[in-house]
Amino acid sequence: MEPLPTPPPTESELEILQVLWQQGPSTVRQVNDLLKARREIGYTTTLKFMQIMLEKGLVTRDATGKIHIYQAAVEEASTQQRLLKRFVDTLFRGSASQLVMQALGNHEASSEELDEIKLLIEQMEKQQPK
Amino acid sequence: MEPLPTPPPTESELEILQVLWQQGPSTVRQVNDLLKARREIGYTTTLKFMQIMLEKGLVTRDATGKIHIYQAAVEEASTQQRLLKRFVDTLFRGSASQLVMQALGNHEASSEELDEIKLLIEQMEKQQPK
DNA sequence: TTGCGTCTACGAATCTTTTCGTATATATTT
DNA sequence: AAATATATACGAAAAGATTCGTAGACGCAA
Repeated sequence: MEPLPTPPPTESELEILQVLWQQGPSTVRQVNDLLKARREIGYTTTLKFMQIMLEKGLVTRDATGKIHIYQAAVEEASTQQRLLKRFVDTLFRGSASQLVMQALGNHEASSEELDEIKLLIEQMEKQQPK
Repeated sequence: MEPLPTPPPTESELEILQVLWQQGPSTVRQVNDLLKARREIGYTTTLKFMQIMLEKGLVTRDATGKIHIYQAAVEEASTQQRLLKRFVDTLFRGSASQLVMQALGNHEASSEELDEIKLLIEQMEKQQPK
């Protein structure tokens, strides 16, 4: 009776989760409109994806009315976590800090964000000083 | 006459680049042996990948002798850069620091690494204080 | 020289992901 | 009511990625 572990979302599925995480429960139309802002994509394509995601358990939907309302069934943070791990493993040989350096070195980050990160680091150093 | 921009490597191709970056110029046999340490994979599969990568321009090879020697044709850092950007965009809505927080918060990092990162942050703050 | 091991080349099967056409139902407008 | 617009469902094409079988070349050992 355990809920099956959801498979990792594909890239396209991630785009959709992204929207659902940001916007909350949405219709296919709403999701598609936002996706179209980023790239060419047909309505039925988006629909199909969301149906597949439903089967996979990545989303749930309210099909009470004629227009179905979808919402993410997986958490943003834990999903990021899973994919980040795989990413770090295959591209940075498991070294998170290597990735951090790359990420910080080449992207913009506000000084508030930087401060926040420094704080985080200090906390980590206190917790597990080795 | 511009060299065509190489397409982004697939996941399997990344595994191979990983090996080439780490080991330097290698034969198919050498690469395959290392890959097999991680997972099941046939020799001709690896060979095929490396031939495809040659076509794509991801690797070059010295085919002087009977046994060809391959080496990475793309830099590790810039490849990480490209893929990291896409990753951050689709999973963290473009916020590198969001990713950094996740990465630091959930992976082990030695205090030396953390110090290094703190240093990097301070340098960034000096350079572009906004 | 015959046979075994190892190499590259290549075609093609398989699997996954992406994309969309078409059918059908149900509202909404004229 | 007929035409138009907008839904979902579903099949299947198209595109991409992975995997391997088989063939042919070459070197080396028996």
